[in-house]
Amino acid sequence: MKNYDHKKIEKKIQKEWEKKKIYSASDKSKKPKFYSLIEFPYPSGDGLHIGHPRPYTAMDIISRKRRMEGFNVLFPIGWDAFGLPTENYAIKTGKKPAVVTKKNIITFTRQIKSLGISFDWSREINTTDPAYYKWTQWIFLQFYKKGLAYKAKSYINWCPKDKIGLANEEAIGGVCERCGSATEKREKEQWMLAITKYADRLDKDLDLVDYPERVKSQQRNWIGKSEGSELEFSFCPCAKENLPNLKEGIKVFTTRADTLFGVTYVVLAPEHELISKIQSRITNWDEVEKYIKDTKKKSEMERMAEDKTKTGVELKGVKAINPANNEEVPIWIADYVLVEYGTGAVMAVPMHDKRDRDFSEKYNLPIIDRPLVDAKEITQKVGGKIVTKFKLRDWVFSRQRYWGEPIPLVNCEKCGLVPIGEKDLPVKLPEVKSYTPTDNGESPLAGISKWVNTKCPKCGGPAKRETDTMPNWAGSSWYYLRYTDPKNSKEFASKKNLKYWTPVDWYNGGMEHTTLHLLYSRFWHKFLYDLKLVPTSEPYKKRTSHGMILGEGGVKMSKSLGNVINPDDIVKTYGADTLRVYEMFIGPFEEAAQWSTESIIGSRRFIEKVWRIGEKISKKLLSHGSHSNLNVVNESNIAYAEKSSASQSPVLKLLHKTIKKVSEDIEDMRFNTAISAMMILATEMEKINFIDLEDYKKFLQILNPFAPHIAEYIWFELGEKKSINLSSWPKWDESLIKDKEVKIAVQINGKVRTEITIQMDEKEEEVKKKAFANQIVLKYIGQQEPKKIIYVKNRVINILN
RNA sequence: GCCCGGAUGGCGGAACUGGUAUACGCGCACGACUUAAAAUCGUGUCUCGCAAGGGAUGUGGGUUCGAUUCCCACUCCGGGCACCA
Repeated sequence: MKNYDHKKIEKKIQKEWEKKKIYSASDKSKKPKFYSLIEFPYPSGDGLHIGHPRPYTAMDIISRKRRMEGFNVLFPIGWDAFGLPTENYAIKTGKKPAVVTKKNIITFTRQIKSLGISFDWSREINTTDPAYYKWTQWIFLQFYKKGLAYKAKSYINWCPKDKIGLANEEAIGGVCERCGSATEKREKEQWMLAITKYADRLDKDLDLVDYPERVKSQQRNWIGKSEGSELEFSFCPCAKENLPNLKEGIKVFTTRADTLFGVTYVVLAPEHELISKIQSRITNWDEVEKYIKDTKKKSEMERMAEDKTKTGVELKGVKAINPANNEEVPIWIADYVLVEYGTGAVMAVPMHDKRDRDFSEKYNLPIIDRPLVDAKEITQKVGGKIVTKFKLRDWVFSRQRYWGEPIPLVNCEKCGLVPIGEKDLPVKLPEVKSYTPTDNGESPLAGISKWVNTKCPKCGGPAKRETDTMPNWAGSSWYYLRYTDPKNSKEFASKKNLKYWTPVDWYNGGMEHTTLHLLYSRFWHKFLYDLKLVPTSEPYKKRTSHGMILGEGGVKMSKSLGNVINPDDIVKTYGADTLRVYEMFIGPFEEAAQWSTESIIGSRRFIEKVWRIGEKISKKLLSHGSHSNLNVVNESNIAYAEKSSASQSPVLKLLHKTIKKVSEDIEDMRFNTAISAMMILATEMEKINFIDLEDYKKFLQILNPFAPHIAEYIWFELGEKKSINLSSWPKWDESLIKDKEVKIAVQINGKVRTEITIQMDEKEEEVKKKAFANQIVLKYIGQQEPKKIIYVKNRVINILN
């Protein structure tokens, strides 16, 4: 073995893996299966971010360990390639998004491969590949057929300057991502997915899965389940005059029906549909109409900014009747009541609700303190009902964009909306000249009349295609299913493969996807489950989350700050193994970590230390054999090395402790402490003169998931013929780990004064005797009889006097 | 405002179900090897004190023989949601 040259070694080992295809998952195997998953990347033009290797390496460590533990492991990779940055790049440069994507994928592939992640590349998928998005479209049509995909007028973010509809994620904080001007809400017809139909199950079934508490609570918050009462406040006779058709009253939703006697007024959202029905009875209509108009005109930013002062207008000439006591209360409209939530109307109880109190104080409305009653009883008594409401809204599923999956339906003059037949899928994205959305906010696809004008699949008459595309969350909502059978052209995946591989056993991803991708894909999965197309009700058995990698000083890495680290440079200078070890050692996996180029050297030194020990051992093997070429160290040499270690190795105990610690720490994703333990072991191994070959090999085996190139390379150098990844994960011997003696602290009145050595599990009396024989103890206690002695087995003895 | 995290040396961070705080790594200092340098190895490195000893885990209380760990109040930092009735 020559000097450690990471470039040569890593290249060589990666070639070897590729040649032998050792990371290919088998669809039929007698081994138990293990499906580990990372969130597939968006292949951006910037190339791989230094943050990517963190979750990839983590799941790679788990996948490699599982293989060595005898599992048939599926650890796939693909590309979530539809998306805005590519489209914006196309708008700017005129380059075809498909071409740009292809180029980016080539870069990403090279970069990820250079890290030595054990992905099964034979199952690579790409959401922008028509063979893939055929099935995204197909699933969408299943939603449509079940009535869960529907068209509705919906408020979208509208940029008045760019004249374009924006997705929520493009209008964060009520500001247009492109030009920075304030956005408005505008009504537009959109495709919607009825995720709210699954709200209750998405909430409840969180009990069935192994997710971190913070993920569960964030999803629960987002779904926003709340139980309460729906009560009806009827209109007074004065409001109904000349309105014989006005039968219904004002329905309100409340979680505090017990406060019904404290109601002093009722508030409708300004957009509430009842308002127009009673328009003729409202005596101050001009004022009311102005308020409604002003509300609509207000930008999102303005509405968000004024969360302090509430505004509203009373509907004069009409009153509502409190069903509990038949008293008349005024009706107001105010924009602090949201039309989308609950019933769009609330009963105001200023005594018990801070918002109602603020409003009452501003407009001099009475605040009354009526007795509280039982919520259920009063609900029944007034003819209301107990209901459950959710904050979750249906998913706005269309985008007026080019680079997405076309929505596969047509508008027929005769038949209305007609889905494209299964055999005509996929509806492919046509080529366009310009990727800029049109002036009226339509997708660039609307400009290609050749493509838009088509025939109705039902009647053959003239029809127009839908020109909206799907959001980038569509392809990622089911990709983990495709991995089980990525080349299937008849189904999105075969039942057999789905049954064998799903659910995903362990899925790691970012916290930023908790209420988006993670929730969306759970929804899709449940829908497919209801259609009996997938065998489990939840897609992911276990979910974990990694922390971000920040720049030095704890700031986000960004081009503008100039603190972006390119993984290519690190791999080139230090090697993939060092980068992997460094990113795992940097801090607790689930927390954010600060990049420090200065500190990488520690991980590199550790890798070099491992190399030096390997060098020493191979020299020893050589000196007992006649071969000069290390690659042909033969069996007899190894046998000699083993024999000469007949007496117990001085690191045997530490080795077994380390095997245990690393085995357990990997399961808890405590990679930093696992590496720390291996560092201690390596330091000890280097110190001793003779290292047992088998001990060293075990060390290489537990190091392998972290630093697979060097582990594999030395493994072969030591005469092994099969990949270390195909070897069995070492077991630790509990009896070897147990210490015979242990040092315990001696405290006098709770303060540590000295320590004594005792036999492991020694009797309490003996320990006390030893303690009182100690000079320092005598000094403090003298001849006195201590008041109390507390002994914690094998840990501490505390003497009180 | 609400919800979820977090705060430990010069720095990143360890510490099992309450039991010797500061493992491991970076940095720094000194030493060995070397003609020299690099690399490597060794020693030291929370703080005050010559020492005995004292003080330190964001702040202030509490529980306990004993608290980084549990409880209460507060400050600051990060993330999510935000007039959700």
